[in-house]
Amino acid sequence: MSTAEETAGGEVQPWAEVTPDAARRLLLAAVEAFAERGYHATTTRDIAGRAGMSPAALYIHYKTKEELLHRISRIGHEKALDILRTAARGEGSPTERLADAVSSFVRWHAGGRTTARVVQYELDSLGPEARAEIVGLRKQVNAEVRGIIEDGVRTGEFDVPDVHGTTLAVLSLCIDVARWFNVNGPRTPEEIGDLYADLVLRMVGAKDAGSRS
Amino acid sequence: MSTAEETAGGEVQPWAEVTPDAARRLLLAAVEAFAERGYHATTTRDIAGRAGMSPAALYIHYKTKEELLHRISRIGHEKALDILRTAARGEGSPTERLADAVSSFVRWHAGGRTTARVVQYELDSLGPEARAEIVGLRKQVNAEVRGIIEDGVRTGEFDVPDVHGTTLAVLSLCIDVARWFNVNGPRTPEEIGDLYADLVLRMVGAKDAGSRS
DNA sequence: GAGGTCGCTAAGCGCTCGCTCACCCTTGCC
DNA sequence: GGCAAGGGTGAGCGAGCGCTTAGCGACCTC
Repeated sequence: MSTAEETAGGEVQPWAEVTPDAARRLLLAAVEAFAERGYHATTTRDIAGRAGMSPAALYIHYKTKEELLHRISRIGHEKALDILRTAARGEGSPTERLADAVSSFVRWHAGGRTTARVVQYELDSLGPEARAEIVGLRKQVNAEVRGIIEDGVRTGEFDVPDVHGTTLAVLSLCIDVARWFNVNGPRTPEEIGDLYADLVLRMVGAKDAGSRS
Repeated sequence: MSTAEETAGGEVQPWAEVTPDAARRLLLAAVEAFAERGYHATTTRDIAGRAGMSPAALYIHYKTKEELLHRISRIGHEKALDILRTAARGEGSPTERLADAVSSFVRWHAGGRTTARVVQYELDSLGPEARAEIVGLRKQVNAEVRGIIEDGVRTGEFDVPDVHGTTLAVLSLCIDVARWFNVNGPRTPEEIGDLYADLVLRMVGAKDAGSRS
């Protein structure tokens, strides 16, 4: 279940759960295409071509093009939520848990940029019922981060006048990494994760911000 | 030139420079449609319909659908750059200028969310030469923010180990407001602007962060 | 080796897309 | 009034879209 494979590049591949091999190849091709061009600019012929199949093969494994996006979005959000939960429910202080959560969340958005892009920016391309499901997952993501911040405020480690707004800002900062991160750029996902963990600790007024490098 | 009109809602309307009246109406309709559905999911029939014209009228004023996006993107980026420049070249301390820059930049992204969404998220829908032009404008935006941060580091007001990375994070934080801001939500653009200015001052280690409410 | 099933393909249907073209109505100038 | 110019329309072209269907070959079962 939680045994996700990792490549040398560090990109997590949680697609092992997509079971017929052809269905997984199609889904991977769709992730690439959606991330490059966007959902609406991607054709079913393009997806099938990338997977080395004819256009009709897509409809054996998926009912519509939108079902592909829905599957990608749900699996991606579940993975993101899993990452945050692991960090949020760890054993350290709120400061340590927030730094963990931010750095791992950012690593996922940077390292798995293609997946994260689709997951975070194609929500509006889903139909109403599929979008409602994904919005529910996002609320859980939000609640995990807010929980850590509230813990830190309770213990006195953090100084946060606006918990709700700060939660929003922290998540927004992490998510937007998927928009600008460049694999061929000067920074690794790990470096961005460390930098962002430090910046977020500063945002919440953590007392040892900056001393964790 | 710089006499942009403002509505009661606070949304800046810098489209006065688009001269034939019909051309401006079409451009405004396109901004709305692109922001709602995305560039690729918007049809020329939809744009013309919103402007109260027949589909063919669009091609009297614009050569292609892409030219519409290009015009919107250029005007929007120039406005954003103008806002940042005004704040960056003000008279106060780096702390005051950074707070000004962030709060006004965020107000623009929140208040003019429809425009900002198109400007910030449809870059990849442009062709190569148009995209190159816009990327140049973005570099200037980046340079303005980096300039303020470098000033603060020089005067000792800021404590920033990684100026380049922090600049990226600050801009990213502001830009992503256009993705999640909801006009019917609980916060006004002004409130978000103030909150974000405080958060950014904390990120750069400004000495009076939080004392500016 | 006959028959059923499954994964896949070639061909193409119905539709909508971006865009064009022949033509019209209003306006201003002589 | 004649008439050129320019903003606008209705109809429609060629192309490409998402998706369907008839059929084919490889494989399992008996």
